[in-house]
Amino acid sequence: MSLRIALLGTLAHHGPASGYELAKRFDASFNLVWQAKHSQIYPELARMVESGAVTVEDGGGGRGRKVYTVTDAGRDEVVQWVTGEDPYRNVRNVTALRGFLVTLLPPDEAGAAMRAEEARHAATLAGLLELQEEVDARTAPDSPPFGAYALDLGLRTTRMLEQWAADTAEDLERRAERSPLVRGPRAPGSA
Amino acid sequence: MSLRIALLGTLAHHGPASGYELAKRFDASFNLVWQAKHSQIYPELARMVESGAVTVEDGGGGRGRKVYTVTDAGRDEVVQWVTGEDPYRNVRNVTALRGFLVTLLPPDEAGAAMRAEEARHAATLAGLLELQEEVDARTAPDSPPFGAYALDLGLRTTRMLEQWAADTAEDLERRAERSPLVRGPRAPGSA
DNA sequence: TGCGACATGTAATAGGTTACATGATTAT
DNA sequence: ATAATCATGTAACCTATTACATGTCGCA
Repeated sequence: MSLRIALLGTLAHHGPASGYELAKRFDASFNLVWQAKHSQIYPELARMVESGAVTVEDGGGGRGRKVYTVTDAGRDEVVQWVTGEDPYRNVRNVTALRGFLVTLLPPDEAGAAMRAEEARHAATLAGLLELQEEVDARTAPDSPPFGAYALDLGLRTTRMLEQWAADTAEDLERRAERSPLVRGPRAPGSA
Repeated sequence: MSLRIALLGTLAHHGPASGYELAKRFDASFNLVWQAKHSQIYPELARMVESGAVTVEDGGGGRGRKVYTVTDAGRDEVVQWVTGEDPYRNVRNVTALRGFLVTLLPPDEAGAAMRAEEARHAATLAGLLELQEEVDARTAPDSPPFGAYALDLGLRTTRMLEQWAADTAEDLERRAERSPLVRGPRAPGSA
C-alpha cells in the first residue's frame, strides 16, 4: 500500500512524471526512503489510474511516453496517510540481527565484525554528507524543506548506527582482553 | 535468506526448540529485530532439515511436537553470515516517507503530524525501557550479552527517532508562525 | 463439554526482485 | 551502423501476511 503513497507523494512534490522518471527517482535521491523497480511501478500506476488517484496523458516521444498527474483524490489519499495513525510494524533489521548474532562468535572475532560494521556506516555517512552538500549547493536558502527532513533523518540514523557499532566493538574488545571466559557488564548505553 | 539465519541464530542461542516456540519468540523478545509468522517458519524449518542445517526429533506431546537442533553446518552458516560483507540494501522507511511527505501539508498541520509521530516514538521508548528492566531483573549480572546489543540498538534508534520528530516539529512550527496564512495542501510542483 | 493453550500444517494473496522482451530516439 | 538512453511492459520466482484447516491436552 505504501508504494502507492510514495508514488503519489513524489508526483505531488515534483509534478507530473512518467513511470520511467519515477523509477529513476527511486534509484537516486528517493533511494534513502523507498525503493522500487520499474516492474513494480508500471502496474501500480495502471492500478492508480483505474482507481482515479492519477490521470494519464500521452507524452509523445520514445515508444509512447505516458505522463501521470495526481488528482485531488490522490492528493487527499496522501494527506490522509500522513495525518493518520500508523498501521506499520514490519521490522526487518539486518543491523540488529547482526548485533544479536555477533555474540555467537568468540569475542575477538566479534569485535572485528563490529569494527567492519562501523566502517560500513562511516562510508555511508560520507556519501550522505556529500549528497547534502550537493543538495545545499543547488537549493535556494529560503526554499521549502522538500526532502530535507528525510535527509536529516538519514544522517542521524547513520551517525547513530556508526556510534552503536563503535561502542559495541569496544565492549566486545574489552571482554576479549579481560579473559577467554565471558564476563562483565551488559551492553553500553543501557540506562 | 535472512529468515533462515535468524532461525538458526535463535536455535544456536537458546538451544533446540519447536516451530511453535520459535514463532512465539518472534512474537515477543525477538520482535525488535525480526518478525515471522508460523506459516513462514514451518516450511523454512523443513527446508533447513533438507539442507542439513538442522535436525528434527519427535518431541512427543500435543499433536506431534517436533524439536529442531542446529547442526555444525548450520552454526557455520550463521558465523559466515555475521562475518561476511553486507549484501543488504532494502530500505522501506515509513518514518522517512512520512518526513518526506509531511511538507505537502500546510505548516501547522505538518507540525501537528510530527508531534503525533514524536508521541508514538515516546510510547515505544517507554515499552522498550520496561522490557529492558524486565530482562535485567531475570538476568544474572555475569551472563553474556545475548540480545543486549540488539536491545541497546533498539533504544538508541527510538530515542533518535523521537528527537528527530521533535526537532522537525519545531522547525515546522517556526515556519507556521512566520507565515500564519495557511497555504493550500497542494504543493504546486515545487517551482 | 467446551474453552484456551499447545502444535502443525496448507492455500490464497500481496509485495517485491530478476529476467525476459520490445521498440524509438539520439549521439558517436 | 551501433551503442546508449529513453520508454514500457510481462513472466517467473521468492518472500511475507492472512485466512483456512486439523488435532491434542488440561482445566474449569
